[in-house]
Amino acid sequence: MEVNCLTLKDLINPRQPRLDFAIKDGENAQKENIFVDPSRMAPKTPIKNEPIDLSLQKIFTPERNPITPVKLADKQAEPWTPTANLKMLISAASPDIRDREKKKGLFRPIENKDNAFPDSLQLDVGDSAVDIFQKRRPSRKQKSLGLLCQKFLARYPSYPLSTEKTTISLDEVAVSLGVERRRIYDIVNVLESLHLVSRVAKNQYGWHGRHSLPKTLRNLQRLGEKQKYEEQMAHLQQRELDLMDYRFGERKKDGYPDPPLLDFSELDYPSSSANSRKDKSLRIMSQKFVMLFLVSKTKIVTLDVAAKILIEESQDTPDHSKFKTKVRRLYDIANVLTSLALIEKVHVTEERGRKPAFKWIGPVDFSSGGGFTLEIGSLAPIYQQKIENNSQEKALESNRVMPLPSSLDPTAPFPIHPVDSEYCVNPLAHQVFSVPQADMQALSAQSGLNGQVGVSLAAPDMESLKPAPLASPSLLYVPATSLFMLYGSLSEGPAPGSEKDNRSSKVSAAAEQSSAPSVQKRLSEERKPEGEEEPATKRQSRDYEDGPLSLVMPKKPSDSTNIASPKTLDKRGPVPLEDIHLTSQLCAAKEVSGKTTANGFISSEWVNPSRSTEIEKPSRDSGGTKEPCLLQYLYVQSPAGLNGFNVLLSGNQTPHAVGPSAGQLPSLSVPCMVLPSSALGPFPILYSPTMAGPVSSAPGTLPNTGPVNFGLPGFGSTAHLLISPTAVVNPKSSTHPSPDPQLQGPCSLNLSPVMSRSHNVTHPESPIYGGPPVSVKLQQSPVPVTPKSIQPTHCETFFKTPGSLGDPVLRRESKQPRNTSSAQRRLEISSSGAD
DNA sequence: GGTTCCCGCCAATCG
DNA sequence: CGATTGGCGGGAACC
Repeated sequence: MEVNCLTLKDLINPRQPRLDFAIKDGENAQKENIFVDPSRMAPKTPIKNEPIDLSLQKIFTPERNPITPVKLADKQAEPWTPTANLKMLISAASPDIRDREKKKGLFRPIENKDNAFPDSLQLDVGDSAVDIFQKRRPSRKQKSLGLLCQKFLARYPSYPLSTEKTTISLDEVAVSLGVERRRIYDIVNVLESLHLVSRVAKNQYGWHGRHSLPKTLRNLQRLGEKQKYEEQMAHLQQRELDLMDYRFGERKKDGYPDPPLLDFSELDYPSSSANSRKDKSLRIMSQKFVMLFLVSKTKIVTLDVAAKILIEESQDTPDHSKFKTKVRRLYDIANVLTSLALIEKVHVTEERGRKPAFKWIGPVDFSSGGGFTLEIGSLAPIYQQKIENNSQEKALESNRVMPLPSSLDPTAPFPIHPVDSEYCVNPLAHQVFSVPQADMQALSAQSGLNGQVGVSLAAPDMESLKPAPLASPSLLYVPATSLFMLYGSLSEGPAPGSEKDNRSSKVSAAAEQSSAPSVQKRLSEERKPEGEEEPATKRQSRDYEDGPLSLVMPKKPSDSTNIASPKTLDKRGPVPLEDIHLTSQLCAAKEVSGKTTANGFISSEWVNPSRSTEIEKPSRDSGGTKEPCLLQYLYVQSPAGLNGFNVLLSGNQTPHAVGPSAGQLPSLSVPCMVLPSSALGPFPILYSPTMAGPVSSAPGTLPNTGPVNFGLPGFGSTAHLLISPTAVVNPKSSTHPSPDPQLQGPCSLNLSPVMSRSHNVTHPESPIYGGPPVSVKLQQSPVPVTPKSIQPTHCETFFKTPGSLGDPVLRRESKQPRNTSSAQRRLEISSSGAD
């Protein structure tokens, strides 16, 4: 029967079902839910009964997680039959039944890292209620807020068309998701803080999606800067204050400036002053929490630090209970943010031991206005398979074990922390989430334009683009298949002499961020800054963009991960560590590139050794030579939807040479070319930044500097692309174009910076939930430290997620212990060549 | 034994 | 004044 069929099928192909949902899911959802009788809901917590609605959910929900057969589980659990509704009602009526239902797996973990297999499988097995009961009692995890949030998010499109106005009925959702309304408030409050939803009326929220997320984040970042959260965090971390010990007054003693009070007006505060209740609201806390990430150089915020800051601001008395409560709330918020793929759980190891923390994995460059990255990169939130994560994690673990290169240590000011590279994040798998067809179509339509894609590259900042003398030339050879994004990071922004003080610049900060460690270049969901208004088509395209992208940044031999980077607090030396790392990584990337053909990779041609080294060795640090910068390229494969489209951007190269402005520009400011894949065809394209290149004009976008070329109509898809900033070719670097034709298929790309040992990988949209926490070791000290030691290992690995399309041919990495999820595969690349 | 965080009481607010 | 929101923290699952 249907049920059975679904089960099997689903297991096998979990994803299929989803195509359409995106488009209308919102509506459907509502409709679907309609049957639920609101009246039934008792005022208080009536809802508890939950109908089992997953079934409903499945309808609309597309699963984002390709890999895990999640949905299936639901289905299995609930065979949907025509009588489903009835069933629900019944269950609602009878708690017992309800429970039983739950146990069955109503709540299956969408992505637990734990198992590859969902409970569902098991479900079938045990028939008796008892068995079921025992076997699958709904574990606590299955009822987690994060999971619930994923379900919630799955109901609505990340980037709804402007035309569709989706309203969310709390009651319906609660019923649909089988939870009490109270829980929905938790989710909605956080989403509201990011403006993904807004309350329209009693019991009604409007769904906005992620369209304005970049803008929101930018604002929060700005506020965070005003608040000097960064300083506060640094301070707190440094001192490792124990909560108990912590006295508010102390920080001043330390010279820590008072944080200016927030300008509440910018936040959602209803009224500026202390609204007792409002001030403590989850919404405000959520915004502040996000701000902390946005201003953090490391992009990692420990819960205790966040809690302390929040307590201080709220002016609560710093007692321990408050702290505990705050932390509890932060977990709630974090779970939602995790589901949104904005943060992920990690652990930081400090002297005191391991501390829970979260790392920002959301977009970081929105500040620059870099539109294009944003757009291109917008990724949908993805849910990941935990499995992979686990494996990765394990891998990490193993890595840890390994001795770190001594070299690293030097960097760290504090020997205390052995630096390891730990920061690995889940490798993500990113999921591909299905793109609504509509979106796809739209996308294709765009591409069809011949290239004129509306990618907006330009950021306002573009001026900076000035074609600086790019430093070293590099040449890249890229296979044609997918989308490429190349951008140069700024090699560092700091122009000579520029010092970044904390404040010195937001800009710099921004720049740094962008370049930041994580590589973050996740092209994430950002969209253009301003133009939210775009026609639907564009939006769709964006959604499209959500597709996974992958970025790989190999680390350079030595440094690595930096993620944890040291908080070098702002002031530090001229060279931002992160940038450096990045570059170095990039370098490595190229090596990789050859192998990686499949997904994307970044490569920078040359790296300055010196710089990289610097990182590792502080001593050198300033020495930075001016070596030119490295170019950094990001190669992104096009997500499935993008199929035909390739984007090539070249990083900017300007390193120091460039004026300050350059620094400001984050990666975006680079000349770029966007080509439809078709364009790439058989012909190799050679692009050199310096040269005007085949520029065609990108409409509107870039200033002259960045040539953007959309579409070259004629080319066959197969061609390879050769890019060189300056025109030099580097044999080594040149990645072999191993263009696997097959590769094309893969839709999902992840950006994953990989650190060598540590395997740092970040995925943009991460998996949301479930990924195992990564551990990072942070140094508290402000000193720039380089945490990770990355070995100069030559192998780089990155994960790929098989997109919905096929998965490319990748090599699996042998190293990893188990990584394996079929879903993801990791490639290992040996960097040997590069070196 | 620490971490994570579900659950739901109950108060502040809203309509 | 009942319903809606949502702060709060006990305590249990989880690791």
